[in-house]
Amino acid sequence: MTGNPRSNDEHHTIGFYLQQIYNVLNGYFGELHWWPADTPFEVIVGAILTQNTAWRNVATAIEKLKEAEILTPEGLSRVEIDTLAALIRPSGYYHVKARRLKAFIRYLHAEHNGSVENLFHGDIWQTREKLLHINGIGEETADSILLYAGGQPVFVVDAYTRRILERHNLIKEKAGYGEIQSLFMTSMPQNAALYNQYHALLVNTGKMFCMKKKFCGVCPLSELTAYPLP
DNA sequence: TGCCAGGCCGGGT
DNA sequence: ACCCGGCATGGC
Repeated sequence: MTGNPRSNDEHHTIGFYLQQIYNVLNGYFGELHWWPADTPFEVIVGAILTQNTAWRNVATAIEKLKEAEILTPEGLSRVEIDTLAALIRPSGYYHVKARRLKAFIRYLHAEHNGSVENLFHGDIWQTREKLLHINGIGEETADSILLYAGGQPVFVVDAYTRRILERHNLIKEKAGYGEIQSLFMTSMPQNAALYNQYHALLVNTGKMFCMKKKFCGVCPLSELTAYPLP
């Protein structure tokens, strides 16, 4: 069910449920301090490397880049693409991801003088559009960059977000990215710290309790499953 | 041992 | 405007 999970005597908005989910998860997990990275640039690299990939593998790949001392815009600019691919091999899809990293680096140097900070100077949504034009950066990656590297109030929607909302009957199966993002951004304060924590909470919940085949009974959200059905 | 992980692209309908 | 195959490693 989309928009309004109503019943005759309850008139909660979707925002009410999103807020309630946040409260429960925040109480359960506490402050998560995302994104796990030392610098904004590292966030961006991680965002590209983690596409459809377990974070553990990404962490290994990032370690390799650090050991090679090329985890900087200059370093990734300098390195041969085949060398780069070999280094990030543990993160999977390493040929495409090496290309994607290079594409971002080219953009960064061409448009922002190689400075990550310059990336976030202009209008957020204009920056988002530009990021989306880079090959290998889609909506989730762009938003992760804006939120976690740039501290911009943009909500990140990922597979876990979709799955959790779907299982709680808050969205329909085919809801689009922007549709889901709007639910959060129109019904909750547009606050970067809040979006940061909320997305982190959803990912943690997904990893632990909401796998594809596992509907876990001990999920902290279980107490909320009695949503009014359409 | 298959199935899955913090997607995205390009080609086809 | 969707739909799908391809891309790949490592953990359970």
